[in-house]
Amino acid sequence: MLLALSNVLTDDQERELDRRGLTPARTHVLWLVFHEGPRTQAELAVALGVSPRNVTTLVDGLEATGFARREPHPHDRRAVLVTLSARGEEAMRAMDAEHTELGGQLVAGMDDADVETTLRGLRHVLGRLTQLIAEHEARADAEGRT
Amino acid sequence: MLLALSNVLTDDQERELDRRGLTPARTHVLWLVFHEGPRTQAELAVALGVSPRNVTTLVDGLEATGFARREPHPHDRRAVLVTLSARGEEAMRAMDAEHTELGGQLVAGMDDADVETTLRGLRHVLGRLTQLIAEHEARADAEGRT
DNA sequence: TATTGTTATACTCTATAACTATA
DNA sequence: TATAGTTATAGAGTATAACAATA
Repeated sequence: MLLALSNVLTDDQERELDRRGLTPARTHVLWLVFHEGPRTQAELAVALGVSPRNVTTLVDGLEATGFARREPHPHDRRAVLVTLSARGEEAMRAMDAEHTELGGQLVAGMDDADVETTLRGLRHVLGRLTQLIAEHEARADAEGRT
Repeated sequence: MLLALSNVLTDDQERELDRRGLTPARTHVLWLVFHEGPRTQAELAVALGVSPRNVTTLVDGLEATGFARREPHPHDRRAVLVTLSARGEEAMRAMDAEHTELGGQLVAGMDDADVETTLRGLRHVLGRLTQLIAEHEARADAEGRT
């Protein structure tokens, strides 16, 4: 239907992440664990929408660069819990702070009423988009079953 | 600064593109040629923000699946012009029509004044974002030169 | 000397399939 | 039998470096 909206990072920002060993996909893992707490790899696979095999590689990378650790699951000896290291926590706190600052800068110069209306409009459009995608997938599902 | 906003395509839509041999990156090439006319690979590399080497592979794929052709450049025997085939034209016209339809569906149910304010807010935010990125890159450039 | 596009090579992100250890 | 994670393999997208043909 559409072109991919590739990426919100500037080249400089990508280079900066690379320099620290933090690729976009690994950053996404870190982000999830930071905001939702330690998770098993199977849970991360579902949350990221990727295969469990893929999570293995991503967590390997995060361990090698010291951003995360694998810890034994307390009740299930098959599973591991992906946990942030001090370095990983620090990186995610910095990223959170940048997001907050960016949000403020983006609406600088708009009056409160306009910010409010814009957000309301955006929520409406996102709601419609979600609905349209759900309808599309239901249709595709029904056709697949026929 | 942020997580990549990976992708606007649903899984179904990606599968549909794959089925026809149209991957996201190849679609982006097609899209550019459709909207801006035949281009050399060097020009496409700049427009896409990728390396010339990468464009070689993408155009190879588009030729193999019959969406585009390489044609000799009229004034420069080193260069080729990437041109859409009839199949490529058709695919891009269909995509354009879907975009137009989607745009209408997204604002369905909003009154005209709200659509207008939302768009104005979005333009403001995009302008600020562009400005902030430019400032960031100018700073990074200045530091790199020091 | 600079530019266009290619061959050679490598890394990230993704997938499926087969396997091991555990539940 | 089902689940968690791994090894094996493959394909798309990206990069740099070296090279040929042409400007």
